[in-house]
Amino acid sequence: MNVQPLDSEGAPLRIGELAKRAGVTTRTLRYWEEFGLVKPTDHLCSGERRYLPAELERVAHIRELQELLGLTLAEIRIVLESEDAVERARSARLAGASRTRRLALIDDAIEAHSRLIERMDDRLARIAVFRDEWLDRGERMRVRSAELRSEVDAARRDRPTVGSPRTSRRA
Amino acid sequence: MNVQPLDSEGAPLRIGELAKRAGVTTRTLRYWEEFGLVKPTDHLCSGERRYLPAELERVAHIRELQELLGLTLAEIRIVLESEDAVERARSARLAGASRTRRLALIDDAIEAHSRLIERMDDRLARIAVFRDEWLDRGERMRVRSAELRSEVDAARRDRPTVGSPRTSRRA
DNA sequence: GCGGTAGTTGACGTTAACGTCAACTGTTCG
DNA sequence: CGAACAGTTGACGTTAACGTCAACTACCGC
Repeated sequence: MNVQPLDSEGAPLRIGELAKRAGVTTRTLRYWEEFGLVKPTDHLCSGERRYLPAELERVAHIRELQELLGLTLAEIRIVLESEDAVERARSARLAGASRTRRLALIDDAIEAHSRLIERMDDRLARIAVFRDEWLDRGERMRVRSAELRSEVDAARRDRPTVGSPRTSRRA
Repeated sequence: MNVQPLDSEGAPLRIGELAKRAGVTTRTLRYWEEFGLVKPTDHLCSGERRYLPAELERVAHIRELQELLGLTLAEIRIVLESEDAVERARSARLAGASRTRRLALIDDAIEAHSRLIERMDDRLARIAVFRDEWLDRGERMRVRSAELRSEVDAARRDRPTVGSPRTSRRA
């Protein structure tokens, strides 16, 4: 969530760094990797994971899909896969895949993409409705509060409060 | 979610009815009750739960808080409690509570209420941002798709496709 | 060369929010 | 009157998404 840019150079990140900057734990990153959501650019000979700084966005992205849209990791994987389709189409071109094949890849991505947009729109609409209902609940409460407050004030004027130090008690 | 009005009279509902109409399971209702989120108007002598039809809205309400805002049941309880404060203030009046006390109840409710609104607004804003980013991702994909498609078509015109029956092969 | 820090895998623990099942009770209907 | 059906409590099972811990390795500064 709290993605700090700090140094946006291409220096590969260790898992701890990535985790800290992305605001997740290392455990989460490994879990997500196991799940196929993120992938270190290389497992060093020592077995150590290294990540491109670009992964930072991806991680934040995943969290948004999770928290904002309430997607499960499995659903997120699908989204990401279709998202990657564009990238795959690009590398497919380099690999010499037919235009028709690349087109299919991209169209799939577009398909999945618009389903996601629909989901967002649905959420937006429903939250908005919900919010509006609540706004006028709040309005009614505020009105009632004001009424009561004026009643209280009136009563206070009739029989002045005892708690005030200015109200001399020794008459 | 799919709250059917059907008969909105005051006939008390059995748990199965309420569950079906609110689109939840009976288990969920009992669980929520255990949690203090819903409460049957009376446990019949037989131990059977009866609900006012009004509970239907409450149940739907809870689901919205859960799914749309991602609140936990514990958080929802807090929200509901403060929401009930208005109702409690009303009955407090009947019970002869002081206006000051009732005012405090309502103001608490207003407080909690505006925190909830903030949360909704935050969500709305973040989803909206997210959505917009994705809209132009989609735009770029669509452009790329169109490019590819025209390339494919061009190629098809150069070397007509074999699959079409109309394309006479005997030249 | 050694303590401290950061990384690895593997295994088991945890929490929320229910699902499921068993054993029992009460109502209704042919 | 008996089977079907809806309800009850209580207990245990389940799933997702991690947390936590152990045992081990690798580098780094002194």
